[in-house]
Amino acid sequence: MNKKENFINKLRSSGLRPTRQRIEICKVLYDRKKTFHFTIDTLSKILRKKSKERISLATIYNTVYAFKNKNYLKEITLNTNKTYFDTNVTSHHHFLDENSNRLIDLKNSDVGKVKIKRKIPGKKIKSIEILVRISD
Amino acid sequence: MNKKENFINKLRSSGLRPTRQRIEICKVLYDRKKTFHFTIDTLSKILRKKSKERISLATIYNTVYAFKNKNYLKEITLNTNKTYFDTNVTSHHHFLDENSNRLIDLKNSDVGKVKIKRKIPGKKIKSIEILVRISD
DNA sequence: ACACTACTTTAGAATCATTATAAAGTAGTT
DNA sequence: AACTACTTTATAATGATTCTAAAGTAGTGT
Repeated sequence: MNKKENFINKLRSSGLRPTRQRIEICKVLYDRKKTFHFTIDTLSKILRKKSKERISLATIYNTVYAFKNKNYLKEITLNTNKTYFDTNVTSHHHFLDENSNRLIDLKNSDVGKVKIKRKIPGKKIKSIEILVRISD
Repeated sequence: MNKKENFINKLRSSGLRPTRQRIEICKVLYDRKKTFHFTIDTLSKILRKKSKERISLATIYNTVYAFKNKNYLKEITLNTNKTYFDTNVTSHHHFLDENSNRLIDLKNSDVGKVKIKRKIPGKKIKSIEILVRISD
């Protein structure tokens, strides 16, 4: 399979061994058209359904954080008790639907330029993240 | 004391009984000039130092969430494992210093107008929060 | 193919923030 | 002083995440 090869190359090229578990996780995360927002818990449930592999929770944690370190995933900031991740690692903003607690990506073209007028001496801006809360 | 009276009135006016514990917590939170960003843990430590009252963790949690519901505190969104609160309840934005993990308030005048060009049918914008990550 | 080593996976225990419980204490009212 | 609803509290329970250490596996060299 072409896709599987791609995942294997992707993993190898960043120094991660392409194990069965990691490939299964790649399939869930990257074999889709739209950005995927998830928690460890949701990912775990999807894996249990879609994959024959029985992947332990610890491995899912390990893999997700390994992918995050390799910049294949981005951690998202919300005030919930769980940590969210995003397969869209580009700098972008979000809607948060407070009714469903779902995230929706905003393209950069969806947001006008943000001007930060204040400077902190000796500090550089690393990123600017906007969270737009919406509800019915 | 004038300040203590103020706290008592503030509490009573929102239907919260002015207990010793709540008044001590008010002193820590509101008897200061600048905005205060904190976690339950930091608040707990400050109380242990500054107050003779021995206030239980449960009460600190109860009180902080009671204050949040009365809009005396605001919950802040960061990706850390702990929940942060802010005594500045007005709509405003933050710098997050990634070296020290400290928050710095941005006045609205520090940030240019943010334009959200995309609309989600049937949904209204509740708030727009910007987090500007900075580091050395 | 075989052996070797470093990297991985795993089940289960440990940790840590937060929430729930239910008994004892207290504010405000009569 | 008595009463009732609201509070506080110690403690247990929960739930996400991290740790541990033993068993498994990929990649390399022979």
